[in-house]
Amino acid sequence: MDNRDDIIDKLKSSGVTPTTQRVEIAQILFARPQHLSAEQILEMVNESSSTASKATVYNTLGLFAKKGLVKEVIVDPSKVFYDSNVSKHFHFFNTDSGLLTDIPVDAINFDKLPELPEGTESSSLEVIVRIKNS
Amino acid sequence: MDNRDDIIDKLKSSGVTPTTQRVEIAQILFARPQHLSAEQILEMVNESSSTASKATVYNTLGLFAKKGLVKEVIVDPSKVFYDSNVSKHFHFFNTDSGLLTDIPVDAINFDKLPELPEGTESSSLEVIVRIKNS
DNA sequence: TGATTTTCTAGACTTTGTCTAATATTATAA
DNA sequence: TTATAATATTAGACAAAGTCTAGAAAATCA
Repeated sequence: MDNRDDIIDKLKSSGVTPTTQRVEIAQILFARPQHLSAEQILEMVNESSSTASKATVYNTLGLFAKKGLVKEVIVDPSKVFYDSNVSKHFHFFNTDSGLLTDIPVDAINFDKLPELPEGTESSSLEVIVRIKNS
Repeated sequence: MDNRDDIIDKLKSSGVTPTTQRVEIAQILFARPQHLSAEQILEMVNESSSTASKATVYNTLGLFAKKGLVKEVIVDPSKVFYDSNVSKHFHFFNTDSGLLTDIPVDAINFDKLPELPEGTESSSLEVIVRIKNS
């Protein structure tokens, strides 16, 4: 998934018009499974050939999240991470290093889950194992 | 846990000097199990008899968290919640209403958990079920 | 093409949270 | 007690993430 045309197709098939800025941001994100903050992406875009404004980066990440192209990961009170791996998995968050890493879906198994409150439906089930260096 | 002397004892036995501001903040938090943001607490303190500055509220909440008197809950990218229930439990987070509610510990059961990365130890295991109104 | 809609932009603004340096309070020890 | 040292509190400046606005640029389409 580092081919420009593949990325354009991916955006199109999610109903996202592949503008210069969006394709650039997508190329950064989808180069590999990773966790990046908006500010990191802004910086990376502006080191590349094309550039994008802060507003565009934030808008684009919000749009990608809404379209299911990336997942927002909220573990650090100071910033949200955008995860280019949208398949089901969980996270370790190292509070010493600030590093976020994946836990594969099959490393955790639930044999009991709660009933949802009346009138609600689930949108995601997150497990965060906070770790620190020992 | 709404008796002033009980709260003073609770602070003392956690190694926290019970100053006027800390006792006031503790009284607000420990009145019942609840999830409050720093700004909410700041507001509530300043409606009470004693007052506290923003810096003191933030410092105090940080201190309480470090001493295990409250738990920080990071689910909303815009603010951290302070949970006065420190016994083990999990959370529903309604993204429509912003409401955070408890999932009792026995409503979830794991029959498999991941190994921790080399050189780390676990500091907490969080489960967040994000829900929306259906 | 011209008209309409969508996207992008700089920069002002908001909000949560942190920092600083001075003051006030508390604790300690003679 | 009183002097001293250590802790806590404060107002307000500051920082950083993220939002908003209004105009410019691109894309879409009749």
